[in-house]
This record gives sequence, C-alpha cells and structure tokens, in this order.
Amino acid sequence: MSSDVETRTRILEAAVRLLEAQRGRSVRMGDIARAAGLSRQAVYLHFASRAELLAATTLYVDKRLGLEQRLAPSRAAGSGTGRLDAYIEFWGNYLPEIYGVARALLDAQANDAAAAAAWNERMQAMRDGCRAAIAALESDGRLAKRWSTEEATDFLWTMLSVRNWEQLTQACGWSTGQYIRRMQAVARRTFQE
Amino acid sequence: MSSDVETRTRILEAAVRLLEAQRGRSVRMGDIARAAGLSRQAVYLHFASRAELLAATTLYVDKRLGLEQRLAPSRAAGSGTGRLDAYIEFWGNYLPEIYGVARALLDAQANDAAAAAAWNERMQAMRDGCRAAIAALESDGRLAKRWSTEEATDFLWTMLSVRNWEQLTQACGWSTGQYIRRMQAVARRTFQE
DNA sequence: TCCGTACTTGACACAGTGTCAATTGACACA
DNA sequence: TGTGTCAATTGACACTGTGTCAAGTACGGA
Repeated sequence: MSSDVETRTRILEAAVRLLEAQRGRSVRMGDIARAAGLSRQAVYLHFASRAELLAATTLYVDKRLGLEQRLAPSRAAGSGTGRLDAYIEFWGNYLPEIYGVARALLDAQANDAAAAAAWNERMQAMRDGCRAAIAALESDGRLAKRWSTEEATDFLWTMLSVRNWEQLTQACGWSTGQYIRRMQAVARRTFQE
Repeated sequence: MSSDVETRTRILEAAVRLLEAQRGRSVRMGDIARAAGLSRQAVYLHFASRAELLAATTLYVDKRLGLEQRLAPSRAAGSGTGRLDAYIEFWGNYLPEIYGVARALLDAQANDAAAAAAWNERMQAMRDGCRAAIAALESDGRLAKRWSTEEATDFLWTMLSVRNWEQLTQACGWSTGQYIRRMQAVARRTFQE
C-alpha cells in the first residue's frame, strides 16, 4: 500500500528529472515511465492524463523546493517596498529552478484544455502574491495614485510572467541578478510614489 | 496561371477569416481548405506545411492592414518621447487586428520548429521597432542613465509582447485605450529622464 | 488532338495520447 | 493449500492531425 505512494513519487521524481534536463521539451509519457523503471501504462495507473501528471509535478516541485519557506521573507517584510522587493527576489530565484516543469505545462496548454486550466490555477496563486505586495505598498500610502490595486496587480503579474522571464533570461541573456535588480527598479519606479 | 495566385490568395483569405473568427484556436488545414472551397491536398500545392501557411498569413495580413503606413507616424515623430508614444499607440491598435493569426502561430510553436522560427523572425522585426524608439530617446539625451540601449530595448520588447497584451486585455479586461495609455505611462516613467 | 496545369479522391505513414483485456507475480489471510 | 487482491506487464487498438503519394479528371491553349 505504501508502495503505491512510493511508485507515484518515483514517477514524479523521474518527471522532474527529465523535464529539467530537457527544459520541458519533448518529454513523453513513455520517457517518464522508462526513467521511472515502469511501463507506460503503469503511469496511467497513477495519473489519469499527461496534464494531471504535469500538474502534480509542479506541486511536487513546489513542496520539494520549499515554496512556503521561500515566500517567508516577502511575507515578513516590514514595508510595502520591502515586500515588493522581496517578492521579486524570491520569484527571480525560484523561476530558474522550476523552469523545465513550467515550460512543459506551458507547451501542453496549446493542445490540452486540462493543462491550460492547471496552468491558470498556478498563475492565479502567483497573482495573489503580486496583489499582496501591491496591497502592502498601498497600505503604506505609497502606491502611486495613477494605479488602483487591481490594475497595479494586473501589471505586476504580467511583468513577472514566466514567458517574460524566459524571454529576458534566455533570449536576451539577462542573468538572474540582472533580472531581479531591473525588475525591482522598474516596479519601484512604476508603482511607488 | 494567374489562377495560381488567385487560389493562393483565396487560401490566405480563408485562413485569416477562420483564424480571426476562432482566435487562432483549433483551425486545421482541412478547415482552411474547405473554407477556401478546395481539397485539403490543394492547400499543400500552395504551401508546403502548416507553419509556412501561417507565416504567409501573417505577412498577408500585414500587407492588407497596411503595416507600413501604420508605422509612419512613429517613424515621423519629432522627439524620442513622441516616437515611443506613437510606437506603443500603433502596436496597441494593431495587435487586436492580428491577434487570431498571431495566436495560431504562437500555439504552433510548441510542436513545430518551423513555426517557432517564423514567429521569432516576426518578433525580431518588432524588436527593431522597439530599438528605434529607444535609440530616438537616447539621441535626445533623454534615455535614463541606468539603461543601455540594448537593455532598454530588451525590456520594452518584452513588455510589449503579444502574450502580455493577451494577458492584460483578455485575462485582465483592459481596453485597447487602457493598454495604450498605461503602457505609454510605464514606458515613459521607466526609460525617460 | 495532344499537352500541361490545377485540382480531386482516396489511401496511407507517423507521432503521441489514452483505452482495454488478458496475464503474471507477490503477498496476505484462512 | 487454496483464494482473493493488488500492482504491474504486454500487446493491441482507437483517435487526431499533419504530411505524402499515386492515379485520375477537367479545362484551356497551340
């Protein structure tokens, strides 16, 4: 019975390994099965579909990397500005570690409605983090008047999207540090007054 | 012999019509063929692959919508700030008109390397527009010192991506006018000194 | 009348996902 | 010793959509 859980974990480990190695591209169900030392059909005994496996993999990665602890500094920040900075720093450091898995789920969206739904759910959670940072700035009275909370959240959320991170770090060659510092600078200049 | 060209155009028209109607989603080669009053195989007589058809469709749309004329105001702007504003205004008004086609090419990227290449080419052209606006700002001596031309181009280009436009207008509900005004405001505040 | 061109029809290969049925091997319980 | 159950295996198959191939048709021009 616990072998049930162990096998599931084995599949998730294999999925993470392959997805990170291939940056999320062209990893098939059969590849993951083979890497986990199972038949392809056995994977379907644990996950109903590729979308479900990918979604479970993102959750597994979040747990393994300690998402909650990593969010602590941002949540604990004393000021709105500090919270915004800490959130961007967290995000800029976190993204490279989940990129392969995120990329796979992102690619699956085009064909697979379930994958799109799973991705949206994750991004809504990330949006909540953005909103919290903006709300902290506002309660300090430092959110620039031109922005409402929702609109500022919209913009910050969009600016911090995985696609944008990908474009800046992969296509434009920004380092993690450059990404973080520049995003922090733009966010401060954009939202803060 | 000119029927050759006419048929090609007929296919492109059908592709545009379907892609705009369905916002780029689930439009197959057979659908386009049927809409053009042809067999699926006839389409392959004019376009070697789906990626090639989609790429040709984007060029066709650019021509039909008068891309060059639309870019004129930005190119003619007297100041760097004016050029930046005009470019963002052009882009914000242009995107809704090409969204369906762009979306299809975007989705095709996941599976199709040729589609990815075609998309990248289009985006590099758009990047040149961003660079020109930044360069104009710089030659006015008004590009904020923290930014180099390339890095400012990177960021403006990313900020104006189709995905970002999609997220802000579709997911967040921003109107075209809101998109343009806010992007202009952020761009000015971010790059200008 | 013959030729070339544009197009049609229908069949097929190929990937990858997801489904189904029959079977095996291990372990537990009685 | 037999029975039930559970995880997993093997192999076959349906489905979708792209792209290929071959044979045939319809039409217009020299």
